Amino acid sequence: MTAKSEQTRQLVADVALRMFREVGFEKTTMRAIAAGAGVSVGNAYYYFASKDDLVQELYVQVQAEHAAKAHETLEGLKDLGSRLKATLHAGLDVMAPYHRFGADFVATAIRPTSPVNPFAGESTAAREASLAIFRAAVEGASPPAPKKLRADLPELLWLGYMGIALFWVYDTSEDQRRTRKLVDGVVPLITRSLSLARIPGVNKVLDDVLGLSRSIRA
Amino acid sequence: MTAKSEQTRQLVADVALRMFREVGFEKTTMRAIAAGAGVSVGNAYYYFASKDDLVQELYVQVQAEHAAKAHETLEGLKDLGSRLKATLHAGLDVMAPYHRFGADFVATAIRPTSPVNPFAGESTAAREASLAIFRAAVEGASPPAPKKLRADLPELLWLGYMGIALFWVYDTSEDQRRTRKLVDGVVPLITRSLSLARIPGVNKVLDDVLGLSRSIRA
DNA sequence: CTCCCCTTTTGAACATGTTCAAAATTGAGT
DNA sequence: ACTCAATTTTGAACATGTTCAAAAGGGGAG
Repeated sequence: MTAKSEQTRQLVADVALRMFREVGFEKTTMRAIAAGAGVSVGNAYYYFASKDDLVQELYVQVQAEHAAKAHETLEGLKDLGSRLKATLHAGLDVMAPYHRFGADFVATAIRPTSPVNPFAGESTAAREASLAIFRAAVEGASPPAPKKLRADLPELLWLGYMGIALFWVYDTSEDQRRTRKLVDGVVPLITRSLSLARIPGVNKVLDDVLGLSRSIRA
Repeated sequence: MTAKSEQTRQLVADVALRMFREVGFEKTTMRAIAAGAGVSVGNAYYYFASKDDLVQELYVQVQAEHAAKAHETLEGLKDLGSRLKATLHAGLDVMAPYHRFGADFVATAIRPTSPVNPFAGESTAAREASLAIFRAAVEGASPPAPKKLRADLPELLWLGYMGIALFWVYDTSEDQRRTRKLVDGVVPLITRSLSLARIPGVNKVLDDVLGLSRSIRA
């Protein structure tokens, strides 16, 4: 009975995500989720192998929202700076309701065994989806990014985004204003640095950075 | 009886750290630690408020070893590159026995509530101790680092070290060779980048980077 | 309708981190 | 040596993530 089954699964997920948002990670016990959804504990486990799996459910949803919002905002934007800024702010917008939950999310995600982990393995679905968002921001830019960098830039930006997300987790300022400021300040620095790549001395170091980055990943 | 008390505490810590090393974080249960030390579970909790506290004990010890080893190795080294390389490799040496435990350590440390967390709050003791190691590497260098950077460089390097440590956690190559390569490749890039700081265009961007970094931390 | 197999659901049981009231031990003062 | 308050130790109890054998439900073949 696919219909009823899918309904139960969705119900459990919805209750879990709402509780994550409203009362945080630790207070959201599997028993509470089950009770809230009107099912037994074992039934919740029939659909989600672990509490971490529910975190992944959240991750996937946040990711999808980020992609959608970024895609939408990027419509009218041409230059790389604006596109990047829009992409990063879109990410922060989507994460905002989960801020109190952020630290636990990071702690969960960072385990190599976590299905959410963006670093582990090579091409996690999670990482690919996130990367695609930055690839879109870079590829649609005009003027385009320096040819030499175009292949690696999305991955580097994505890595930077992970850093920004980490900063965001610890940002206790109201509505995480500091992270917003960080984004606004960092984006112009990135675009300006890119134009420095033409200076011969800088270019040489850049070559070596890219070389190292590629050799390490190999 | 301070002596006996200290002895018990030390015993519990020793057993815990050995088990962390030998069987990993999850398999090292509080019951197993207590049994191994020949005390009751409650007694272990009398000395360590939580399992995380035992992780901190490990962190403090690793930190101290790193500081000692770095200090020792730095004796004969003059130029910043060598000093940095020695400092980073010393860190990897000290962490090596705990590699299998690394991911759990990171997951524990990254929680804002963790006593080990290097980012949370302002001047965690842990962070200060770690920073001091890099300050020593920078301050003793000749030729000295660019004046403009001297104040911020240790903190930036420390941040880079956190990144390297994260890379190390996920490094599945034998004896974490890739991380060693990363260190060896990244250090020359850093020193060469520092010398680029004299180029006017680069210098201007650098000023802005430092300005942003300071305004965000304020 | 009945039987049978597959999916779904249940709830008790287990492992582990943590708490706590009570017991045991200790050391100083007499 | 005795007393007593503080320190140390104990082990049972609790909360929570997770497992699992058994029960319930559902739908197609006969």
